[in-house]
Amino acid sequence: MVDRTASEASTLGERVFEQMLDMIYRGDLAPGSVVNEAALAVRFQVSRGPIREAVRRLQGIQLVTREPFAKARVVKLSRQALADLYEMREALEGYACRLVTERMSDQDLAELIAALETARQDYLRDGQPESLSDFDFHSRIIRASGNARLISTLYGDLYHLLRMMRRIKGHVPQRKHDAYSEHWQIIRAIKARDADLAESLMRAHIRRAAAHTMDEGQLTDVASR
Amino acid sequence: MVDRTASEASTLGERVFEQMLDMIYRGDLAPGSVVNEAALAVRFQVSRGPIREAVRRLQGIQLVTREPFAKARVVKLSRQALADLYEMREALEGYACRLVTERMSDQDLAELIAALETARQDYLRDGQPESLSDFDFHSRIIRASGNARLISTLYGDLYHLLRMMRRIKGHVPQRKHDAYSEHWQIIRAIKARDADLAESLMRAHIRRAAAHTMDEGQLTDVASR
DNA sequence: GACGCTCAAAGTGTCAACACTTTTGAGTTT
DNA sequence: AAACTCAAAAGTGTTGACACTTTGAGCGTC
Repeated sequence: MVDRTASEASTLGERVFEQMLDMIYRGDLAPGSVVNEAALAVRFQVSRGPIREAVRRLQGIQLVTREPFAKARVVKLSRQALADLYEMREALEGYACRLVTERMSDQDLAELIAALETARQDYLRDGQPESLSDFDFHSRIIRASGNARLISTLYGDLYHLLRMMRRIKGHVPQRKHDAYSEHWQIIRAIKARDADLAESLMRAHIRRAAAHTMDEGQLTDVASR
Repeated sequence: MVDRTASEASTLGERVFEQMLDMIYRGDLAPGSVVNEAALAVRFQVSRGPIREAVRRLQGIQLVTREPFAKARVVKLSRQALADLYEMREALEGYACRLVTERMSDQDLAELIAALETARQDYLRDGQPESLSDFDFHSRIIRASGNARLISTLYGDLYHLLRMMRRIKGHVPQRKHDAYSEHWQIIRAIKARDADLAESLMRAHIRRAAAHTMDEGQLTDVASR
């Protein structure tokens, strides 16, 4: 059921896209599963046109694969493909870190440090790992890079895929405490304006996250879900 | 006029896409120009559906921008956007170079060196800068990286944009001789299995290409074409 | 001349029907 | 039981018409 109330001017195609994206994230459209235009049109009570629009857009962000005349499918990432994704993160987030080291003003850097310190205080008070938000740190670094293309590549494709995989993996024990200290090391390198070190530390950080995730061995069990 | 003869099974939408891509590369659909569905449908003698399919696909590779209910437009890159593109190349091609340094077999590396040497001999014999194909070298490095995501990011988006800009720029005096010697330095670093150096040299190579291109000052004249 | 309003024309989004391709499953043969 | 055939069903691609939104020409007012 597509919400047709126009809280803001939008098309059915875009609404269908949002809802299909949710379905993918939630696993209702699982990796490898068929994307059936006609069935979705019935489900959402729209014609096939907006479904096609949404599917094309999902294809554009790599969440769906499609061949002429064949049923579209939600992408199913192999272990190798996931490894490739993490390498892309190393390349891009590492480089973003370099750009930040070279470009971030002292004032903005002070604000980032203050925000990280606040998160640490929250953690000490609450003992909640969520206070050490992994994604917020990365988000801040990437957005601070100032490279719009880099930002849109990460947020436009790669993070959608990782988010989908996250759901598939289910709960992975977090490494928040380790991640937090790695963040601090990265920040110190940035503060010292050592771009090589900052980049290298960010890459290592992501490499460890990749190893942590892929060593959980759950990817080989994806097919059983 | 869309060629409807089925040399291979394909859809009208895909054929329209190919032809629109050509039009963009040739400047017939110039950056900033309106993409009018109805007019293109008449021109290609198909219904608006395949046009929409093609436009969605062009949007997926960032060559077209679109808002609901508004005319799509061929993207028009600002100077900053082009700079961002080159930075992306630095990040990704630099990283590809690192991967190659770490992974390429001695045999494959020897073949690459031989191919480069052949190009040099051709150049000495012909005096034709085309013998020192800039793109072939990069292509070989990127494909040899073994990271499918990286390859598709470069070939799926970034190079389309650069190709479009190349046409817009018109003829830029080539720096083939300099580029060639830089290629050799990169190869030597790869051969020495010095990933840091290889990456750094590739980045510098691309940075110089960027500076060379953007210093031609032609980008500020784009609007006059 | 500049600005604002009106409204028809132009253009995009959606729909349902038809055209075309692929998949499915029943029936037959080995 | 396995393999093959083939028609029907299912699903995708395309079309033209209608619904909806945006644009711009024409007109009136200041």
